[in-house]
Amino acid sequence: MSKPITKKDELLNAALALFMKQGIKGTTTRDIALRAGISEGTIYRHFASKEELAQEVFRQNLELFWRFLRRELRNSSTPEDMLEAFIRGVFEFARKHHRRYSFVFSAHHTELRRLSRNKMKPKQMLAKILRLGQAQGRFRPIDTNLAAAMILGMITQTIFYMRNGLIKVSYDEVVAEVTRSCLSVMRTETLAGQ
Amino acid sequence: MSKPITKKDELLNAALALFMKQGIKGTTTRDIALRAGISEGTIYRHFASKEELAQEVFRQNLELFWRFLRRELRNSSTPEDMLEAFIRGVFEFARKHHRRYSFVFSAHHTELRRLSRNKMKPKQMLAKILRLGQAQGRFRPIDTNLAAAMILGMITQTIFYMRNGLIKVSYDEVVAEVTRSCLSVMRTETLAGQ
Amino acid sequence: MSKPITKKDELLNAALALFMKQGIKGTTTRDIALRAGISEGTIYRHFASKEELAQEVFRQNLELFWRFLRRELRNSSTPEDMLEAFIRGVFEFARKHHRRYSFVFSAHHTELRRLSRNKMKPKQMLAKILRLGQAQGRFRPIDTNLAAAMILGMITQTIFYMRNGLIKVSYDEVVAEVTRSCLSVMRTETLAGQ
Amino acid sequence: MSKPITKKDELLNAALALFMKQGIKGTTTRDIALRAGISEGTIYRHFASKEELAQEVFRQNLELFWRFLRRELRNSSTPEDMLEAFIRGVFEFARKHHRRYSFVFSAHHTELRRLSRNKMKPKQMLAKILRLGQAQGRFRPIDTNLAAAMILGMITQTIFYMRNGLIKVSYDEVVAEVTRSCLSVMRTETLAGQ
DNA sequence: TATGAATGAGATTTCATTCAT
DNA sequence: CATGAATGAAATCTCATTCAT
Repeated sequence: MSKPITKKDELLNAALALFMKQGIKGTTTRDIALRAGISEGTIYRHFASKEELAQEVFRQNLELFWRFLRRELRNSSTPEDMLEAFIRGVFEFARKHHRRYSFVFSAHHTELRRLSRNKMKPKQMLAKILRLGQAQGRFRPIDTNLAAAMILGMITQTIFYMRNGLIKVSYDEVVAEVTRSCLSVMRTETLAGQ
Repeated sequence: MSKPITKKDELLNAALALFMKQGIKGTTTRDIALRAGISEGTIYRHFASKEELAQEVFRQNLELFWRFLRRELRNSSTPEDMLEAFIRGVFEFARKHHRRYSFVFSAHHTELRRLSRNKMKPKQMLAKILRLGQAQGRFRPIDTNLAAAMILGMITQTIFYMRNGLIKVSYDEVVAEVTRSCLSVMRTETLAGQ
Repeated sequence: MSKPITKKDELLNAALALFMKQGIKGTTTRDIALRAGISEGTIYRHFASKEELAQEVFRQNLELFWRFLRRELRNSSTPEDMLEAFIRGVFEFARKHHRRYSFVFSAHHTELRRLSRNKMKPKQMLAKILRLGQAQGRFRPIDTNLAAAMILGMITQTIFYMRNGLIKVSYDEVVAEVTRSCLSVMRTETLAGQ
Repeated sequence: MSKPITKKDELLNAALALFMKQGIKGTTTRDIALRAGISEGTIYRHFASKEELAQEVFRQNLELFWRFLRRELRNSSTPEDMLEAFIRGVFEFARKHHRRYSFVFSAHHTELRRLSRNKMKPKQMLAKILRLGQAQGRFRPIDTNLAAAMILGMITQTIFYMRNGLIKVSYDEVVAEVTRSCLSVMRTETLAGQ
């Protein structure tokens, strides 16, 4: 029932925090051991190398993000609802688990040698939502990968600016605004006046 | 008339290419010297440290990008034209000078100790365009930093996907589509039917 | 009747096999534990250190070799018979207990800090045989240590070449040939024709 | 004309001496650097790894030994002369360049991952001499690899015993004795009385 | 300016040994 | 007796920087 916080968990947490702040290359095993309250040698009882530790940190947090998003989408039925939930989900995850979010989305993992193929599950989830909306005639027939790119770009860049204090507007307003913008991008252009 | 490629230029080019591929920390002075066809010691004739070399690479390319964008915007007058030109400009720069673009926009420069304050000239240019449009009543009154974030996100993420072969649509269509989407985000919502 | 293979035996066997292949320094306690199917900690239940384990492996196998040789020599009476039996004995031991033979004769034990003084029992046995033969006037009066060196060299080098597939002749012929050569080295040169 | 004793030579000499005394695994890069009077890092400017350094030490000394032997054999014409010269050559090399000899013949190189194929040039030289003698009917028709094994064994083991003070006889006598023994092993058995 | 060998501080990794369970 | 996670000292290796030429 309880989580026996093992050394391995300490290790992963410490690594996540440091990789985030300093990048993978910029973080030494000594830093990690120190923060995790373990000895350097212990790292190598759990991972074959610093590289593998980083891979695991990335994999684990991507997985978490993925599960978070799925939960968020559970109660949505229409494509519009789903898109809204998706956007809200990403913002929420970034707010509640900022370190995990950042490591997954930030560029630090470009330092990893090779990422698993399925690395962008969330991106695929988004593409699926868009295709569904198109099939139902609710979204305009734009290339789904292109649309996914734009939507993801809007979300992540906005979060990045927010974190850096560059956006004065409140969190809720930002989410609402991004949602509205994404919908406007996908909306079928049926309106007479246009 | 010609560009007499000096040692220093070789050096900067080699550094740019390698920083891009491997990050700054991930690139050794040995790598750089090898690729530039000079000796390691020579690096220190031109720069006080690897860090300074990286700073210069960044500064130089940002400057280039900045000039490129300004030229692109020269003939635009209305805010819409300017926004269009801005978007086209970024795409063009990314196409013609991919390495430079990537280094400026990629996250590698997060490895740099301290970035110059004026680092985000293009972002400010974008915000200025948006404010102008708002002043003229052509863009809706959204927080300009938020809007700038969304627009930049759309552009950069799309370019990233394109470079990675994830978007099947032609270059021109992509630019057109992103432009349309950005405009739809900024458009004043006056339409009767809504 | 049976050999109840205890953990300690597993340990000694695993150690022997690995020390042979990789040397003592080249074998880690982890390797040993893995191969013995026990945990690393268990090694220290039985031996105070890896060094002591190696000492014991060496001691045990030298003892075995020594007993094997003595049994082989039991029924010999003349010095020639004894020399023949000695040679045959070494070859047989090498054939039946290759790992043990190799560890005893190979150089790996040079890695051991201090070898027991009686380490070269077999060599002394050989010298004794030679002295006996000389006392009886059957072997020529050559320095016995020198002769022992030559004879041992012939035997061990031949075994080494055989193990490495460098000798095409059958096992029996090799033994016969080495025996003949050793005898020719020790033979008194009385023959008329010379 | 002069030998500018470079750091690399210092390095190889120091490594040879230490590998000999302590084995390869038993010698640390720190030891080597200290003895060579250079810094540890410098080792890696010349060799990719300690392993490669050891390979080079081995290769170099084998080469030296090989050249030494060839010079020794230059003036021999009959197979008997050549065999004598070969034996004398090995003893001489061991006397003049003991460290080099030992490293080439001792077992330390069993610690090397993989030896070059041509590792045993001297052995092949010996086999060639034996075949020549057989072709001329001066040596008896024994398998040449077997004979080579026996002869090499006699030589190396004798040298080993000598170095360890186990043989009381003078150097010249030892060489003479080993030579005589080798010849007696190869001699055609024509004598009536046998 | 240019070179490239050398440096040394520090990073990663290894491994025999210990110890709480 | 047995375990195996943890340790920490030491080993290997890296690399930005210096310096004599």
